Amino acid sequence: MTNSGAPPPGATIVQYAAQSADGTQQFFVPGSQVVVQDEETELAPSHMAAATGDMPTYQIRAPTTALPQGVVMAASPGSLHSPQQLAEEATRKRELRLMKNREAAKECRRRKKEYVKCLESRVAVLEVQNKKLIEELETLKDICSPKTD
DNA sequence: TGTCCCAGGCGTCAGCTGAC
DNA sequence: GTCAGCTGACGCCTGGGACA
Repeated sequence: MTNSGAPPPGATIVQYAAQSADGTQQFFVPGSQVVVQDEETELAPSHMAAATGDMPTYQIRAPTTALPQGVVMAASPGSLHSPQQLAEEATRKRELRLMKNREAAKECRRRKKEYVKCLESRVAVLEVQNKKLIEELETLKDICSPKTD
């Protein structure tokens, strides 16, 4: 699987910018990257801004999470001796990995939903903008067309 | 009421990528 | 090379709507 077209891995770098001539909010989504901001997500200036022009770019930082309850830090590998201890350690590591991945998947899905919402908003804005431009074009055509009476 | 279908969410695995 | 994080893909579960 290649990443052509799709948001690149780790591309939680999403960007949007509010900018308007008529007060409408506009979203700027170069390629597949879009910026999302909500109360749960901390946005920080990204070092990748140079790659996307002058628009401010932000990288989503997931809220820092402490280890969930019930998770006990591992003993150092050097302190393990018996095969049973090794097996327990392997099991514990697996549980920890699964738990982290579980949380990562949730966060990933949340960001994806946010991204889709952002795109939908942008579509709505662009549709309105397009409609206005068409109307303006029609008006200008009326003004400029020679009278036929 | 029971059944079917669909959409959405979740957990897990596998592969990729960047950091070290 | 190893490790941790991210994300697409897959399968499963569940709730809700349509239908007989």
